Amino acid sequence: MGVVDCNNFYVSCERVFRPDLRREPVVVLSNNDGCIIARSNEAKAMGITMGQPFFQVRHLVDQHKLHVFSANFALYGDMSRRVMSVVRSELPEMEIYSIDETFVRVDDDVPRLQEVGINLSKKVERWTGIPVSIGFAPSKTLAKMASKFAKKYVGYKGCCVIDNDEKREKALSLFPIQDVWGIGRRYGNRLACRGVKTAADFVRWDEKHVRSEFGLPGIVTWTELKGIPCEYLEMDVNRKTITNSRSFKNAISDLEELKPIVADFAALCAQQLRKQHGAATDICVFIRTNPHQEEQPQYTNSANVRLDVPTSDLREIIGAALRGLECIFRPNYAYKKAGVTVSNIVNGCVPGSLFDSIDRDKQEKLLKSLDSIHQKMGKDAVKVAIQGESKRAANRQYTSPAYTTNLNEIIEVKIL
DNA sequence: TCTGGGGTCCTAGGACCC
DNA sequence: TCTGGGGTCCTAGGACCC
Repeated sequence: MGVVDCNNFYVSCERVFRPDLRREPVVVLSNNDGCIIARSNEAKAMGITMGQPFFQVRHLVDQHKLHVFSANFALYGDMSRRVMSVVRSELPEMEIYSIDETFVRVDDDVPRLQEVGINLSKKVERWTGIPVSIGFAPSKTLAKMASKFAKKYVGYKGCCVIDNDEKREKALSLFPIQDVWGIGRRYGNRLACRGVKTAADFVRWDEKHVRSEFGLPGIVTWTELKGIPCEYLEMDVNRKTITNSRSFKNAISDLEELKPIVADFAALCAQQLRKQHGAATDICVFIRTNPHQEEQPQYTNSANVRLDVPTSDLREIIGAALRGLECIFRPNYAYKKAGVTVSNIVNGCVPGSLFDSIDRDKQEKLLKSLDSIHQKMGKDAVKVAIQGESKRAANRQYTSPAYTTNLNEIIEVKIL
């Protein structure tokens, strides 16, 4: 088992087109430039933490030449596809885990595994400009651990292999328990209270003890750390829920203003559903005020609308979301965030209903033509009327160009 | 002034059934 | 006084991940 993990991914994507920033402190911000979602090593060294509100570090921009980018997900998604395709060219058995990370299956008996990893790491960087760390080990949890060693120590040249008990035990004893994949802040604190400092300390517990304290998730992590892979960690490419939500730059109190926004979220959910050939029965809409403004009146609520027949029709999903919105909307609150989740997704063949009043064949033809229009002309080419002009400008003060996905913003090279 | 977004799974408890 | 037993399904909340 192996894992290929992009280093400081969003920052690395920005640096590909800004090589002048290679040794500079750089951060990438979330939606509305709210908080920090990626940091270069130099920014980490300055004490900037993951998820930290940007306003707390804004002074560093002038004082310490901190470079800032608004999130540019079109760029990161495209760079991710490039990285994954280079990995696939060498190790085709992949399980993509996130935008910046993929597991790879390799045979245990491949000779010179570290060389394989080092060469792959070089190839990815040469072809895409993105530095990666690679780990090989008997289980996913140990492979993740190995990749962190590869990231931390340059001597590994981008790939660390844990392939025998001696190496495994040494790695466990050097690895802080709270950094183990599967151990979050809560579990980490609870373990710390019980004197567990390293992964090695945890592995010494007996199974019953682990089970009673941390349940099945604890057993899985504990077993994987011993070098025994758990099938439990397999994942499905098809999403079981799809969410689209956003915080607003300025709060909204007017129902009529919320409607087109919620309709847009619902339409996006429908598009993503159709991409994975799925259909959902449950459409959940939520709205909430700003929980950070404690002096303001607070309200948060959600409504789940269940349809009789699973659908991927944006008209039905928008309709359901708007009905839900009408139910939970209360006047005189300043709403800061809203979203739509579709769930109870079935993929492939959709079961019908005896009392269905909709001609599903005809509907499917219409939706197929909509799909192809969206594919050719972009996702805003055709809309349901209620979506209207819901484009609310987000706060994105530090956006980089869409270097790789928009011809008008392609990088220009001057040859002197 | 300014605090992201999108996922997964497990568990306990309630509703309901025979 | 004594108040079944066993099973399934669903949901909300809590943990984790990136």
